[in-house]
Amino acid sequence: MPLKNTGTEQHIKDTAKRLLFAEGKLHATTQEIADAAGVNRTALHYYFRSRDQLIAAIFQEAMRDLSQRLNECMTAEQPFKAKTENIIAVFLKHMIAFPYQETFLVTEINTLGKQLISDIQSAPVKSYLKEAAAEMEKGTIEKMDPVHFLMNLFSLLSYPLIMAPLYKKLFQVSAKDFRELIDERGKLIVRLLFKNK
Amino acid sequence: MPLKNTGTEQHIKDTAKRLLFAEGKLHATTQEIADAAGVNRTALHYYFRSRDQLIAAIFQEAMRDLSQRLNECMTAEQPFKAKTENIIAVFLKHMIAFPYQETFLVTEINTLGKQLISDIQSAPVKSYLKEAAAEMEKGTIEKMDPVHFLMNLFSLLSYPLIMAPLYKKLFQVSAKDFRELIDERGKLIVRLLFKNK
DNA sequence: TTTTATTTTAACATTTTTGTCTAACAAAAA
DNA sequence: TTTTTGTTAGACAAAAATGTTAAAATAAAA
Repeated sequence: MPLKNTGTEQHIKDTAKRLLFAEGKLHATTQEIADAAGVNRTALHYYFRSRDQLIAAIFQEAMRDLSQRLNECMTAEQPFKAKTENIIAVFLKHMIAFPYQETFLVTEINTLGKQLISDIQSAPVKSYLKEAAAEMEKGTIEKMDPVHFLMNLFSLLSYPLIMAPLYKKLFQVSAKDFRELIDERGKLIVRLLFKNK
Repeated sequence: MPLKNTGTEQHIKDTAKRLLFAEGKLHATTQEIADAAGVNRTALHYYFRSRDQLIAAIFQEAMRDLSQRLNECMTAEQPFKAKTENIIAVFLKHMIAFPYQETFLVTEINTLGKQLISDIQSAPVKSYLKEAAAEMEKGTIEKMDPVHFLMNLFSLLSYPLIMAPLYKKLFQVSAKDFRELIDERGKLIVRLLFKNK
């Protein structure tokens, strides 16, 4: 299927991502996506044949994207702490823009099946985990299964952004104040994960 | 609308919760819910009039439930650390059973609007936050905005469970090993949040 | 047992969402 | 300019999901 590619195909995907990942509209219809993208709904079918295939395409792009971001951060030639600070900065920025991306991935992973997860490379993660283990030997971070360290890192980064609408109510914090809290978290997470002595 | 109440109404809600909160099937149809509950789809309409009202009922129950769990834990007459350990135990247990409950709440909060959040009481949370602030003065926990402390707590508890399907792939961990990791987290989180000297 | 109220079911109707087909349109190639 | 190729739009069709009605089944009350 040859395409002239005026950018419409990518534009549709980007719009869908905005709706799904940024606005959290996890059951967006093809009509809503088309409207948001400013195209006729038929265009979706022209480029993707079906809604499912559009979703699958977005899923794969998001996976590739995530995997790539991980790889770049984790294989950088940097000391461990600086590397981790970079991971925090990069992922925090991305999570602020697209807080629901990981939620989407998880909820679709069951239905879309595991065949689409081939894109994910675990080698860079493994090497990062090894570095973390070495740091634990050195004593700069608490001893634990390195997988815990990484889960802690991502949890502290992601969860508050996903839960923002709920937390604003629960803690009675304004949108502005909440945003300030989020901005503080980068440094806070580093302090928490590394022995600050 | 008088009801004989053979338990069917609650049974439907419980089944829907299992599907939505435990299995993460966030777009379950009325048919799927009815099938899972072993009742005719019409029963859903008899008890709840419409799908939206069923969802709203579940939403409210989940909110009430969450609020109540928070209240009980946070207003208990206990020293701060013990209280926090109890929160971890209680919420970890609940999250293992219903990892997607909070995700559901957040994604529905936008569509269902803010009118349904009246159930939530912020007083107990506020008093817990005050206790946390006092502990920071005493030096048993790191100094920070107490809201951060609470967000850290919930993040470390919830996120790994939500992301389980993704993390198993990313870290190449079997379901059994992952379950073991989760079981370790309770103690780990306490060590991380409290100055362990 | 008959009556009554409540619950469950099957059949049907409506709405929403998705998918298809064909024609119009635009741009580049012949 | 005609032809070819690629893209967009409108009308229509099909499928999926939701909602309604009326009748059957069940259990309690008279």
